[in-house]
Amino acid sequence: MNGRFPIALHIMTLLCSAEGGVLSSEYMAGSINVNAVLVRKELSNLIKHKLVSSQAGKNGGYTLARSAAQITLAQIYETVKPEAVLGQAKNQPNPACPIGKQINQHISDLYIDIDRALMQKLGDTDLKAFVAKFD
Amino acid sequence: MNGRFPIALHIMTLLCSAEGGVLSSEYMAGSINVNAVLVRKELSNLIKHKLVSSQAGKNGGYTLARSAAQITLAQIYETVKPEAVLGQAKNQPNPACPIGKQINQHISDLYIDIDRALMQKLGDTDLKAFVAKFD
DNA sequence: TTATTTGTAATAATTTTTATTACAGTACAA
DNA sequence: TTGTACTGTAATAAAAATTATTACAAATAA
Repeated sequence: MNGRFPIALHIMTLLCSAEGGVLSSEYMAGSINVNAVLVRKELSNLIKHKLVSSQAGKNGGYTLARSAAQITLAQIYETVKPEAVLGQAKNQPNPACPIGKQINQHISDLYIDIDRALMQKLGDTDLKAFVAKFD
Repeated sequence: MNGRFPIALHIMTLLCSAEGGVLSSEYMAGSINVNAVLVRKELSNLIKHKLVSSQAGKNGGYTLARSAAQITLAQIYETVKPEAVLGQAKNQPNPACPIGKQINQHISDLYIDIDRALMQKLGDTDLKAFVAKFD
């Protein structure tokens, strides 16, 4: 399991708490304590999903693309969401086995269901509310 | 992300569909198409959680430890559940940063919440109902 | 007593994740 | 117009996690 969601959430939290001021990827990498290129990659992805804006050049950096009240944790999770919520084996189940032949379809159906519940839960909290919990 | 949950679910599905008959780890490995030692390890874990019983020796193998109607998908997930539902970065956020200092606690709180919702959802389906979907 | 099976350890191979280096492009400001 | 401080991204290396393989002791049925 990778750390993309916590990192994306950490980034978004920093940007929210900066209250409109720009932050550099180096600064954020320092807070997260992770390589700055990884932060820039994640930022790049967040920009693609229109949650973050950037400005190149001197005094450039990153800001939220819209107000924190309009960004839910579900939207943040969406940017890093894996194919399979509860994990994916890299095996190809035996198609000659009556169970093996069908299991992937049923797991996939289950995952759609789980994902819906998860997104609903994450949709309950917006970034502003999440950050309001910090002292 | 690893494939433990799908593998555990595949195992449980096979045992359920065997209707009380014993299955060997080799047979299950053939259906899942994964190494038999990995299957035995997962079975070992399922036994520890009292969902599966085993019998060593010739004609030995594995069976469900109780009726499939009394086993929920939540109980199966419980046996393989990772520390952090939505992933864990291996970094140690900067304690000198006001956000970094607190983020892990807030992520942890969020995860407890998410986990509760997830377990509730998975608790809705028992193994019998899951397997009933197979043709 | 032989064959088959679980249980587990040790190790190797593979894959995924993260870090590092490098550099082109942008923009500000002196 | 030149230097400086950024973003954006590619290429590669290092580290960590996952899965496969080999080996073998212990159990038990026939």
